[in-house]
Amino acid sequence: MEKLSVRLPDGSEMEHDRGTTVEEVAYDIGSRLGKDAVAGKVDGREVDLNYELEEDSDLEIITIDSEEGLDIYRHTASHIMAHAVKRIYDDVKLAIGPTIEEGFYYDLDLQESISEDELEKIEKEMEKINSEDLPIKRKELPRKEALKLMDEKNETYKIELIEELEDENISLYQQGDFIDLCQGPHLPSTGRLEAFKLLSVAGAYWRGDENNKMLQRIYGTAFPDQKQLEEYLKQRKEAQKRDHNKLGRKMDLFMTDQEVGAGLPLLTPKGAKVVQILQRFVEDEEEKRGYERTMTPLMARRDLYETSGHWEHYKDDMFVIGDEEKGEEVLALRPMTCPFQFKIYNSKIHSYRDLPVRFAETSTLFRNEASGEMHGLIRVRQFTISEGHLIVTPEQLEDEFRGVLKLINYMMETLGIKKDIWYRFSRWNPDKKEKYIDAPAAWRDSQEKMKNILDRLDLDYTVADGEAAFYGPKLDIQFKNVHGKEDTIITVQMDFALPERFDMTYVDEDNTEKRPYVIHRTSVGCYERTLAMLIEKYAGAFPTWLAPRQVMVIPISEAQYDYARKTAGILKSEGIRVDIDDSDEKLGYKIRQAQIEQIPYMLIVGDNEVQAETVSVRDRRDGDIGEMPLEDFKSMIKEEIDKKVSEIN
RNA sequence: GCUGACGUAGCUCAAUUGGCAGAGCAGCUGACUUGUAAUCAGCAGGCUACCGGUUCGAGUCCGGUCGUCAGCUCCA
Repeated sequence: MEKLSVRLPDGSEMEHDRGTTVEEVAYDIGSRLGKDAVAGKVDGREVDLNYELEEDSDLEIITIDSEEGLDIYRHTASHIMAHAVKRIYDDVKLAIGPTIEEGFYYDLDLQESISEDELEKIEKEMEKINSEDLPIKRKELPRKEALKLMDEKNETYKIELIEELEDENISLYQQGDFIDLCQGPHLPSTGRLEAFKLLSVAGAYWRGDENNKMLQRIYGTAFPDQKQLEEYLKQRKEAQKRDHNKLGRKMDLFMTDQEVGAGLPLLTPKGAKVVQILQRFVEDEEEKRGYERTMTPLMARRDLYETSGHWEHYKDDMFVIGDEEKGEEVLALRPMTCPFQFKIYNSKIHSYRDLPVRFAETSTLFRNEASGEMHGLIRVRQFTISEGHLIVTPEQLEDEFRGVLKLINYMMETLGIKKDIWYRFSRWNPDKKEKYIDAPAAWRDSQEKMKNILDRLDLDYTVADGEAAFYGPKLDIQFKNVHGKEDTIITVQMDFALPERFDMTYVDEDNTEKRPYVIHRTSVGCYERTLAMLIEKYAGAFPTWLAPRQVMVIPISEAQYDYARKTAGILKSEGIRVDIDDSDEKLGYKIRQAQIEQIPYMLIVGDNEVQAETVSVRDRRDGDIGEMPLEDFKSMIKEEIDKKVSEIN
């Protein structure tokens, strides 16, 4: 038998017979590795475990505990799911079935609509396919034959996909009578899947385009073993308990009302308090950093939006008032603050010495979101944002951009969310002409400028094409809600277009008029969304400085009411948000109420405390932390509030 | 806007094939005066989201509207 040499990632070399499979090599290295192997990488190319080595090569074994390995494993799960659906329903056409961060999905086109109750049935069929342990085989067919095969199977979506591939040979994977277009690699047989679960069904447009047919998407996940799957499901359930949309209502932070309308949350006193604290903090901080405050109208004539380009690129998202056909004046509620602050800038002639001009406004905006898009406090039709615009000379652009980022980072650190966010560089999509101002050269130039700044800042960021504002590229700060859905919380935008449209100028040293740059930015983004994020981050247990109620004084009986009032009065005079629970209940009950409300501190006062002029302090997390003089408690909580301590103990 | 699920007391949820709308918590009243996560008793609470239809009879079946949830599209 002819031999060949296999070089492993650690540099060592092994000798094997020609035709040895990747899996055999893995077992030869170690039985544990053989068991954990899901695929291999031969000379950097991913291959199946049953791939036969034909020549000397570099080999890496991909194991289930790597991200790559889990991905391959889940991809096989998605094939098994599609196979099961094909067995159960008639006329199923396959679209795409990729893996995602926490599992996989498959988009399918079928007449019948699959309801969530039917997932169990599909799971059962998957189990059957699993126990049949069908071998999964890779096949390569010439384009023509692959197209012919898919045509015979009436897989119109696959045909579309193959037609876009440039490869001579098309790779397919087959298990039993199920065959799918796929790059692979895959597990060697359907029996290798250990633990999986289908999670939900939803509609999804073919190729993500709303003009295309809506397909049925089934979401599922798979894990190397049952224990890990159960752990994941448990975590998922736990995370959903933090859902701001449930918790925020339960904790009486906000409400909605059918008669008021969708996407129009009402902040109740406690929620409004948190937002007020945030706003004051942001406004004070902006002032310290050289921002000037404006207050501008919530609506304007159509003409203003025609100048800004909103009328052309953003009209569908605006609330327009007044019917032109009836000869009425046409106004629109503002979706952004920029045009208004630009008007203020333009009301004067500016010297280069005036720049940078930094305008800030706690600004309420209106956007006519489509009906299915509203979500709790995260996606609403009216929101208030820590808006700001910096008008700068080209030379100042980078420094000011850095200054904005510094402010933003300070905000995120203070809110304790620095570790929960990531940066996204959002660029335009040249193909979507209607979405963006048509100025390709300016787009490329400003994106280049932004990229250079980001790279010089050594910022770790992802890139998203088609996520820019209509007037310029953005640096978005993203977070994930409890459902794993990504949203923008803060944004910094570079604008080359609106200074032009508004003919904004400054007079430079050489006495010529020049065009400034504009940076649009938010400090914490919109307060509603920020509140939602904080609810989920802290599971309702806000840091003391943000807590709508910071202290609850709990007298044990009526005998201590006077002392309780005195205690509360002293704290209140220090600006601490304190209440007394003088309900006719037992101590345990009152503590429970305060615990549920996540009030940071409970001060229990009985006869002992009255005698000693002390309070017994109960921390919402650590429980009873002992008796202390009121003065001591006062300075302790004041320090915590002043330092805006946000860490979870 | 699209796909699917859903809407019963303030909240969480029951109500058999269409046959008298019910419980716990919260609320109110009273008793209890309490030492670190739920004291007991009584009372009250409803045009079953809204509008229309089928039926002797609709919370339940059908149609529409509004709203909610998950996803898609869109987005701060």
